[in-house]
Amino acid sequence: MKSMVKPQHEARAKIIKAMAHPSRLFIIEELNKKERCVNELTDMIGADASTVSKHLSVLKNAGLVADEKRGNSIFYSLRVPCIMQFMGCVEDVLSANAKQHNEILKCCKK
Amino acid sequence: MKSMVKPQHEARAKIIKAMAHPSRLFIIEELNKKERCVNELTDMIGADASTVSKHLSVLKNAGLVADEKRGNSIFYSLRVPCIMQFMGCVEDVLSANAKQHNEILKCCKK
DNA sequence: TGGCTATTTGGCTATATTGCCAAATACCAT
DNA sequence: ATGGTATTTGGCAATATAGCCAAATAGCCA
Repeated sequence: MKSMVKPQHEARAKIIKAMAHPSRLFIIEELNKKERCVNELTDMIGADASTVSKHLSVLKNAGLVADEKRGNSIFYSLRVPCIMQFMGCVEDVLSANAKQHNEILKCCKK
Repeated sequence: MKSMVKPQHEARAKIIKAMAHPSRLFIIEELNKKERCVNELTDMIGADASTVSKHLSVLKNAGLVADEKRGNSIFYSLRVPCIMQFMGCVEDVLSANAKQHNEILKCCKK
């Protein structure tokens, strides 16, 4: 059968890939609380400002954040709050993994 | 300030990264409908069997799918259906992007 | 204007990911 | 055992990603 992996999947993967980095996840969480400028995020993340700027550009490119110039700074905000609901599901996966891991340990001790 | 990007973000990013590929998204969607063996998925995706096997191993490693040997085949199933709810949010992002793109076009025509 | 801060861009290296092929492994049926 | 199907593993080349530095850009304020 020909490939059933469609452009739709490519488009979705791009969005999800933009989220798939620890610093970018942090940024998303932070922007969910309130808008922030690059400077603030750089401080919090503890990486080079250029690195953080590039992360933000990835997120912006995916359409996940919006930016607005105000005074001397550029403020970023989360464009799609529904993303945060997903984190609960990710946590479910993590705890299910931890549970399974524990059971494997328990099993070996016997 | 020291980095506020924590192990928690790393762990989450790993899960999300596992989803961040067109073929793997397709697999997730497909397994949400019903369990499938590698063979079937390979046919549908149209890539080398080894490639599909590796994608499945990425998903399994992240704890997103489970596998069960039965007869000659290995059947994979989706372990975390809540993932699918997230796709709606991703679609929202895509349509918001499309809308914005259209408005930019409209603006330039004036 | 000149200096200062905030942000982005270009360039580079290191590392990770992807996907194919060939080979190994597992398992069923004859 | 032998052959056949299903799946995984190892190896390799191509490509993509991450993060730093240095330099460019933009805007504020004195």
